[in-house]
Amino acid sequence: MAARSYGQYCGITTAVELVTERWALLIIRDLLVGPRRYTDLKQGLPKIPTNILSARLKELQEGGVIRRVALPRCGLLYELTEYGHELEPIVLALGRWGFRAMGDPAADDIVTADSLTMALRTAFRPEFASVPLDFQIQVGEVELRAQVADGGLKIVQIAPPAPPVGGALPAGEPELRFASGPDIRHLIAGTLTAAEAVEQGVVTILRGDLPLLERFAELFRISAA
Amino acid sequence: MAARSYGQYCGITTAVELVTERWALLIIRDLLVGPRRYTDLKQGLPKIPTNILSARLKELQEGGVIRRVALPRCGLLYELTEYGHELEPIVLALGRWGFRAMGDPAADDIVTADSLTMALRTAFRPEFASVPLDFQIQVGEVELRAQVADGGLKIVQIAPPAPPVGGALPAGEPELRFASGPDIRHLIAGTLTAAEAVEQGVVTILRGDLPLLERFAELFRISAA
DNA sequence: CCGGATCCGAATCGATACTG
DNA sequence: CAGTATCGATTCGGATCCGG
Repeated sequence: MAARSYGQYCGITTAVELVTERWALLIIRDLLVGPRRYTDLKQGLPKIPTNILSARLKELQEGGVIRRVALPRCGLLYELTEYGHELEPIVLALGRWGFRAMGDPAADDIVTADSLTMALRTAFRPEFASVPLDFQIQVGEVELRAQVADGGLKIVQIAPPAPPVGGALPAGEPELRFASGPDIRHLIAGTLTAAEAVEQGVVTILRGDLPLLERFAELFRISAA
Repeated sequence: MAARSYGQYCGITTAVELVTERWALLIIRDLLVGPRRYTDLKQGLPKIPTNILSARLKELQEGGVIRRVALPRCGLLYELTEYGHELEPIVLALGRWGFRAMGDPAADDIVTADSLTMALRTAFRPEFASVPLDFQIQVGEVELRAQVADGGLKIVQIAPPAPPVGGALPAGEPELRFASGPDIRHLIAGTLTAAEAVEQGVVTILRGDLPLLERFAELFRISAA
């Protein structure tokens, strides 16, 4: 451990030591959505070796970034400490930055409920959220219900069901429901209009109409620079 | 490479793949101060193996984060692309976050000119920069001249001399000049007042007076949460 | 001195199997 | 559900070497 130290006394170095080991930031990404069990994390990160997950959880606890809590009769939960939670703006900014470097997905790339949840959060522009919007998005197996109101964004995972204390599903039906593939990033990047996205089959509207999808596209955007 | 992919189609994952491999963010930290030669980077990161430095520079170039430019007769320079430069607020935020997890320095931890420069940038609070301040700080072998004016901060490395096109040294003398060790972080954290720092020998004023050091302590602070 | 490339042992990571 | 154990594949670290 000490042999692998960067050997510099500096805040950036300290942060790098705490959170940039392999897989660590992706674990944090998922925990930013909510507390998760060991098995949830493993499912959300299918390619992480179980011993590495175990090691990272231990290190992040020692670093004061996450904490392990025993739920009465529901098993163990990992959750961010307050200090760990303060990484949220940084992780979101990293997501916005990385979004612009995303190429086409590799053959076996997946989209998980947590990654899509965080992707929506990175793309969300509160300054356009004066008009509320209640929608449901479906990407592959993943299905999320999201509500924009009062400049805020609330997301609930419908499928796969959020563990184990997911927020309550809002009553009523969403005004807009649509399905999409990974190409939705072109809509978010603004290189495709809502109309074009529907025309080209990138997005399929299941409920609601085009103007509602246009509102979505305005609310969630990551433009270059 | 593909065998080591995280397998997720997500902006955060893309960013993580681009910049969180070992040493990458520290290279970026130093390049945020200014363009650097291979040898400069190696000196600023004494513990990086040369093959790793070489590999990271190659990967960061392929990722569009940095670029290699040939200077007329001065050798090669590595510099951030515009895209890479957009990591600045993220790296600064990481530095602020990591600052609060810094313990005491390990025996062989060092402070480099670039790391101290970035540390000052992370701690700088523009909202307190209405009154200008021109000072010189010395930590170990490192000596920086910094000028606060118009809500901005300019830093020039005096020792070791900045390569190869360091900004010109400002004319005249700084109003404040002081030396310190790593314990200066207590002054920046606000757990030590300027007076206490001088009393306890954490800071030695070489020129100027206590009120000027108090202004420094107000300008450069990272407080919890 | 600058800008790396090469080689090799040590540590980490990845995949699978196994356990309380 | 929540991990540990094992073992081959990769990467990292340290040192050396090399062409300009």
